[in-house]
Amino acid sequence: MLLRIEFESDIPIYMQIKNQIIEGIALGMLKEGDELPSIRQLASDFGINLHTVKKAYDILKDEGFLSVHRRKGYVVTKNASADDNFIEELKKDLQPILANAFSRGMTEDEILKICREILEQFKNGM
Amino acid sequence: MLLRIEFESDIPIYMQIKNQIIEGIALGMLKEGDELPSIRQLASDFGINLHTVKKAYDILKDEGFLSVHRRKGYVVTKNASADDNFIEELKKDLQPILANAFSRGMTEDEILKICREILEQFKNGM
Amino acid sequence: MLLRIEFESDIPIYMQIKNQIIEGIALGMLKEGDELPSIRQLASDFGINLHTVKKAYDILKDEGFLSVHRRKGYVVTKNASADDNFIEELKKDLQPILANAFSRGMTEDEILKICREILEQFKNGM
Amino acid sequence: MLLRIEFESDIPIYMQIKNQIIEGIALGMLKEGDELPSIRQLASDFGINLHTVKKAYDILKDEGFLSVHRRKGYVVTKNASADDNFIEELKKDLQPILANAFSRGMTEDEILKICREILEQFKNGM
DNA sequence: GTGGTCTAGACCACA
DNA sequence: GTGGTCTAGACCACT
Repeated sequence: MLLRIEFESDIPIYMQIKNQIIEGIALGMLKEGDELPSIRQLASDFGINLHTVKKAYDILKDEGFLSVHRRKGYVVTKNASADDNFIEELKKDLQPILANAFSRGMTEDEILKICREILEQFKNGM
Repeated sequence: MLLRIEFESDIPIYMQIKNQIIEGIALGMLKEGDELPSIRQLASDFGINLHTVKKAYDILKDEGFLSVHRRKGYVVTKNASADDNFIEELKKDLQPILANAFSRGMTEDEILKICREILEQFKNGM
Repeated sequence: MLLRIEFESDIPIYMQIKNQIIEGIALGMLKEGDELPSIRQLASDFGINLHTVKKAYDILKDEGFLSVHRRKGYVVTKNASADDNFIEELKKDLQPILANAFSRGMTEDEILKICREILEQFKNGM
Repeated sequence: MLLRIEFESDIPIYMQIKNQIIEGIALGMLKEGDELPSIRQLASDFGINLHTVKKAYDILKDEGFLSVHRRKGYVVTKNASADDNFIEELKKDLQPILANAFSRGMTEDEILKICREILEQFKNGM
């Protein structure tokens, strides 16, 4: 599981970490029980602040993707579920993105094809 | 075309305006040539600052959704196209969102169904 | 001599008129002594304000490209010369434009080729 | 890298900053990776408002000359390319300027000489 | 009336 | 410390 941080992205670093860990889980590269690098480890690897890593980990813990073991540190747990709340958020997140694509002339099929391609990656990783 | 601003949202106001105008275009509520409310008009309608509105309008202008007519003010112009750059951005935007949904146990079909529902709205508006 | 006004350009209309008349002279489409359409005529043709046209004409008069005849209205006169002042202005105008092209990786030859193409038009028109 | 702002100029301050930074890149005084003074720093140095500086920086970011590093602030990144769009803009920008010079009696050679002189500066800076 | 620019301040998120 | 957002106001250019 390799993280790639883009310091010149407009996405905050903690969010990049969070996103990539979730993607790692989706891709099957991170499985239930896997231990994550320690906060210190990851922070020093990338030359970033401890707080930044901790923030990412804590959010993932709150969402149910990670839990803290006294010894192992942060480990993957798949407690996150797609409840109604999440579905609602999902729609809100997708709406402007899909609207943008559609307004630029992409057809429903073209857009769905891209979604499918992304999801295919995840299915193959399982 | 009605805008709704959520002041408690963590999405910046200018971004909410931007997104809703793009959605308006996607939904067919805003058509090429339509004049938007003037910066000051919209700002005063919502009790927000004119710079906030201008920022939203200017981004849309840069992206090709709006242009500034010297008499009419900002008008809808669909110059935005889905070039390779945009497709790349689109994938980057969708990736973490879809990964999140998938990691929470949603199936490909469930996720695509939601995408399809959103896109259906847009197709009906045309 | 055909004028084309772009209401959605960020160049003021009076400036567009001014520029196109100068280009008309450069291209040989407007020759010394030619009468321009009256202010009223041109304004009504394009549905623009009298002041806008007058402003363009007056600037051209100040710069020596036009003069006013009691009967004929504005006529082309080539009194404008390239004095040191103008050369200085010319350099100041060109500097940022050429810097931009160069910074984007265009070579000297590529840039000069474009300049030459534009100037060629003018020479052919004489 | 020294900036000079002319407060009496009719060129907007943000545009002067933008142009001079591009010229700095063209002249080789600003190289890829160089950090620019912070928005607030530059603003206070010149006694201007931070929004004015930010506007200049943001335009340069949009055009690909700068990017925002989450620690270093704005840094030079030469992502700006001379695509067809830019070439088109370039011609539109040059056309009226060269027409003006030509209409004032300057010859093709005289005009090209000035262009060449400007470009020579840039080549030497590399 | 429209948008364009600029100022002087504020508060926040991020690292 | 950095940039990001937002406010409240001003003056100007253009039409």
